[in-house]
Amino acid sequence: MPERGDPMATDDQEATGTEREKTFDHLSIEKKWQDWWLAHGTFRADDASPKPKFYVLDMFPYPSGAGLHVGHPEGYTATDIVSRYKWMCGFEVLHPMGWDAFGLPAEQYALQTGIHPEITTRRNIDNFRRQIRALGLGYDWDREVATCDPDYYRWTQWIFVKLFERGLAYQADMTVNWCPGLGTVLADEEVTAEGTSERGGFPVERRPMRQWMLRITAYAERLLADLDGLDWPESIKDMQRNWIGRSEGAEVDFEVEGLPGERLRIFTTRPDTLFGVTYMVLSPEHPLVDRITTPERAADVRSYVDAARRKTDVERSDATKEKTGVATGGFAVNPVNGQKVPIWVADYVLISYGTGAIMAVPAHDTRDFEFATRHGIPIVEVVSPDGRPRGPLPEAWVGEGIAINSGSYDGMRTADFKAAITRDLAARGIGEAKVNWRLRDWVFSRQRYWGEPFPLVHKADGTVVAIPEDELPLTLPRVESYKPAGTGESPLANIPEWVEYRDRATNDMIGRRETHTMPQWAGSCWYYLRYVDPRNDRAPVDGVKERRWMPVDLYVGGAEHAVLHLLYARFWHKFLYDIGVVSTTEPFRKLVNQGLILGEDGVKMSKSRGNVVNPDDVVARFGADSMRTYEMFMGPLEVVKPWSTQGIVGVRRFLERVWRLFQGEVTDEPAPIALRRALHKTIRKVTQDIERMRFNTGIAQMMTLVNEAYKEEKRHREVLTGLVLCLSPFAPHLGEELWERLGHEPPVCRAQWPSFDPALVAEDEVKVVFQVNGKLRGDVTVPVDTPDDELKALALAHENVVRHIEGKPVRKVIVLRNRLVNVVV
RNA sequence: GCGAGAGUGGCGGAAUGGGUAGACGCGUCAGAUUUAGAUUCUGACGGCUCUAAUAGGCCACUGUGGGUUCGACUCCCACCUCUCGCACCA
Repeated sequence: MPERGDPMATDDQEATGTEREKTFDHLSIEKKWQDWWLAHGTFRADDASPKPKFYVLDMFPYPSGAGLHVGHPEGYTATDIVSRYKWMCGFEVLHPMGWDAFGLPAEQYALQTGIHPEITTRRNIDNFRRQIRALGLGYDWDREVATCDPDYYRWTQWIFVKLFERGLAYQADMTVNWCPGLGTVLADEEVTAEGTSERGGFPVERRPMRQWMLRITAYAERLLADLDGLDWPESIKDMQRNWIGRSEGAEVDFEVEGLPGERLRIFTTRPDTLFGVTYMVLSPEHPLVDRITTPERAADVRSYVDAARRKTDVERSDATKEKTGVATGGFAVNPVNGQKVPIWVADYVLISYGTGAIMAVPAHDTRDFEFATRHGIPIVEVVSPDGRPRGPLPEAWVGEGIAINSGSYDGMRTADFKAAITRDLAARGIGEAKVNWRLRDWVFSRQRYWGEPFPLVHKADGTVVAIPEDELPLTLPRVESYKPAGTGESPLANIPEWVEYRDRATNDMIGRRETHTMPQWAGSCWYYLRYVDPRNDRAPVDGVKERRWMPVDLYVGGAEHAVLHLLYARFWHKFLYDIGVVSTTEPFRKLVNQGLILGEDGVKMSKSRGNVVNPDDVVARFGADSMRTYEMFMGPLEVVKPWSTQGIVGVRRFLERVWRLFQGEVTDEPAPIALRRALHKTIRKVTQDIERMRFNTGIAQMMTLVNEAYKEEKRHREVLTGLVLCLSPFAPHLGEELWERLGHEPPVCRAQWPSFDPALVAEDEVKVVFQVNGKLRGDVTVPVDTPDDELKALALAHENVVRHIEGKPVRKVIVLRNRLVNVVV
């Protein structure tokens, strides 16, 4: 790629003389205005400003070693356009940027090179900041935060302590993927389908290990209910609803034969199918498995349970595989009809949902049907769409209908039956209505180095206490080696002087510090609050400032965070609301997801495919303004779309045309009416399109205006002024430069947004089209609001219309004022 | 399997409280300018047809097949394809 200037011309097209510049030198213009904005603090948000606030937020990036890719500037440009527009409309805009700086890649790199993650992270942040500035993005850099900064994570730890104090953080033994070969715990994505580690190919086993958990389930109801009031894409809200997974049903107790007093409790959403139960299933981890199993079945059951334990989550949750299971030899008694049904153990039942045991109704559940068919278990039909039995079923009927084979309940509709039997079971003390959630508590610890340390101490007596608030932040110690300890603990466990927690006065040993660290999600759960008050050393955020800026008015980022980050952040926000730190129940009022930018070949950009476009190269060759405007012109923001180098050439060409329009003499004469109309339509369109975030059509309208302007001999000041104001949020460097050259005081991004004259936008003449039987047969240009009967007369007199209706009787004439006349024959 | 969304020229995409389909840009071709190339400017780019030419006319067309309507890219039904998310949650 060429290193400088003019991306179109090949050589010798030197710009000479300020009046005759045929092209603009983006490198010098960009540097000039980026320095200017920085020197003037243009994008600093004033907490005390009397103007109404507008808070625009980007999902902050993980500063990877690879630097920015072209996907980042897409969302950032969109928010930058909105920010500049809102400033121009008179808002005080908060538009900050920061770094999601803890995380695995830096630690992995440290493992390979021995360079401390802090050093590489700082280096990467500097590079990201440079790249973001080079795009002319207007951020308030005074509010920059990094989650790995002790002044920041002090408050992440503080929030954790509050969660801990209120019983929302607890320890539990969770089954995890443990890889002895690597000496570490692995995430599900790091384990292959064969049950080996992706790196190294070592065997991975399932092992229960102590983990810190956050009780997000305590907020399930509110997290679900409050989605309704959010201006978010419906698809994202649906994904969160599915993830939370509220499910209404009943828990029912079954007696176990031979174990008097013991009850097997199950959860079902279909208590109306109780008469169709033909077997029961326990999950392999269910505590009753051993006691229910008969001696002659013990060997089979034990080997099945052992095999299930060895499987990874990925293997066990593969719904397409055949359903396995073994009979325990034990029986349960159906409480509605006293029937004995066999109890099986099968790994298609999960210990982590409901009670870890189910009643199986093969006639009306696809999974039970599949299992029963495979193991020769009877199938009893108890629901029918029309109340008549249908004989042997080819597959499970999971719909609702009318009860059959259900004793005195026969003939009831599903919904009524559910209510009735739940009530009857409750009256007998063997059941109750129950709501279950798919959402699980959040595994909040990682056995890693590069994350926030837990501010907790395990005392000798087994209790766990938080360290005093004045000892925060609890900083990460420097380590020699980043290798995991090999015991499933983090590298921190290898540093005795850090782990041993002693009384500050007496030096007596009090206990041992927690050596796990927090997951990467922790820091991103509340960063949007810290921007509001980034240097506060007494609280995570000051209450007055919080009420000044929150909630976030517009949040833009990738859809890959649809569930995890956005759900975790909502959870923490609600908790902070409960303890009085924030004043709103939801953090993000409006959410927009930008679509992925694919490579020029139409597939996802990746190093291995060699289709990655580097923003540095694009900015150097075409300029930041071209890059920004092109990314917005590619198509709707939310849509996935391929990069096109030809496309950016076209946008650069447009900006050159704008540039040349400003060369030479500018007249103060009023523009011809047609051009003035075009200008006002453009102002209207661009204003609406920024509000709707449909930037592509706004840019198209500006292109149309420029094409119109070129048809005139003269350059009219009013047109140039309006154009540069509209264009400036998209191409801010060019905007500032042209604004200054028009003789205005910079910066253009604080000028007033132009308004349009409704009288000029309204047409005084319209083209009305004539149809015969819906087919276009002619048109006429008439003054607006020409009366219907006049239009009808014109249509019926039109030569071509007459030709098409001749000989046929006119049945009906439909007249739509200012639009069309349709003659039906 | 379940849930959500999308199918429009050679390409990216416009237009949906039903009313001129293809704005704007890319690309291709031709012409003007230029020593030449690049840049810039003008025009053409579904098929057929009329005319000396201009203007004009006819037909087809928004994934497929039906339906509603004077009129459907837009609404309804069925199907096909693609993308994304979840994936044994009882």
